[in-house]
Amino acid sequence: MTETAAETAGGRRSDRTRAAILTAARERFAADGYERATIRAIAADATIDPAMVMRYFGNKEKLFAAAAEFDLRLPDLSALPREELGAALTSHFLDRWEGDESLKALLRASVTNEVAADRMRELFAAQLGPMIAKLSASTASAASSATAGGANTVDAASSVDVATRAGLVATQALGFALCRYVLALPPVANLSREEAVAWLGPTITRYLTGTPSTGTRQANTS
Amino acid sequence: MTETAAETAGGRRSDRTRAAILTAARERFAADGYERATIRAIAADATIDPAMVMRYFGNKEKLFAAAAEFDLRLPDLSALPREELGAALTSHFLDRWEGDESLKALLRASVTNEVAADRMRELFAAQLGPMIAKLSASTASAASSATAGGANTVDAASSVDVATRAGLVATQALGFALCRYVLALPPVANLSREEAVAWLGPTITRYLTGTPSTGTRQANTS
DNA sequence: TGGCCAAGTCAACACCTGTTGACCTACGGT
DNA sequence: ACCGTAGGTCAACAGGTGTTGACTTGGCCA
Repeated sequence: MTETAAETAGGRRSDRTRAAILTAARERFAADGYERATIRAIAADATIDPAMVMRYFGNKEKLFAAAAEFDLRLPDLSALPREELGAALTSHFLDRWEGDESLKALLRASVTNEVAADRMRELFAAQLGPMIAKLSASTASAASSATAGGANTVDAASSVDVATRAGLVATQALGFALCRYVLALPPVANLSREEAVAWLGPTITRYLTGTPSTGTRQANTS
Repeated sequence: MTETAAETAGGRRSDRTRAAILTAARERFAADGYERATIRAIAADATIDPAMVMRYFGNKEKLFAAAAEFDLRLPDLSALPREELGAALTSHFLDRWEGDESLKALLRASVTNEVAADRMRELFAAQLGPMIAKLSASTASAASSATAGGANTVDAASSVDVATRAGLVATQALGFALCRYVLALPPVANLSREEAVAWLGPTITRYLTGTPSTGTRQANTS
């Protein structure tokens, strides 16, 4: 705590144990959730003393905060045609889920830990939201009409709140991750990557750019 | 033995405390998850002694099993037109989520507790699966009016595994519940009931009866 | 060489957990 | 009256938790 060193020298002893703690913490938090992942178990995984965890991270909550730091690394999708947005984003989500245990740790913990839930909320508000805003901004240039109160025009897509779209995407993305990686619901866990993208893609596309169905009118969603 | 009959008014003394324990347990499990919901806290809520919980339910796991017993009470949707299936099922899910805390308890616990996860898996396999099976059986006979354009193959729907459909519905249903009731993601929590049904309805409908995005243009070169 | 300080060890604290067993109390049947 | 028993209370156990503080090691610089 005394030195938040700026030197990125690879060999420092403390940096290696610090990294070992973080790796072990991510695995434990991802596998067990916040309360069942004990500092003692994490320390044992990293083959260090539990007191070291306190020395480096202060307390359990700060350890989790450090272990669950996460960036969705959302790509720029504004060049893609509309109907491929969902598939591309779904594919990206699958990459992020399978490439980094932090997200699984964050999901498991956010169900019972308020700090983790806060971070989850912020993740979608601060990262997914802006991406969607940029997306609809680039597609709105085609219509280029004033954003006045007329709700049921051709521009109906942009009349939906960006945050709402982000929230809807979150419901499908987190729900899929929950069923596939946490609950391991067999039919969802057994889905191939291509099947998953094929099923979720249109859903995500609609949440990103579409409109809700207005009553019984909905005829075709393709 | 004789206790099954006379429990409407007043009832046996033990039945009342038993019910009080179950109610308190459901609330605590729903609010805190499995590990943070302590027997002592549940007993305090029910204003009884912690030892009573053990007397009536044996141990914490059995208490949870009793508190999280749940029936989705899925309605018979086979009379509805295809495109309204999703909205009807979504509406029913909202009712169940908001009318009984058991589901919230089950969701929160299933993320960290294996017994709860098992029950969650069984819930969708044993209750939602059969309902979809009945659904696709009835529509296969009735929906032979091939005038509705746009579909490529009439039998394409039934070629998808029923369990897969149930799993997909689970991803959206649980994801929505997670975001709305557990994480309280603002844009999702603030959705009105009608908005929620309008957004989720088409998604659920497609998972119930539709096909993955093979019908539309496939830009996937894998 | 000698000292210094980061890095690591060890044992303990205070608290909370599920769970247990011994004890008390009300009360209906005989 | 008696007493058996269902229902309830109480204090404690054994183990696990996050966290702390005093202590020891190891390697670098003057």
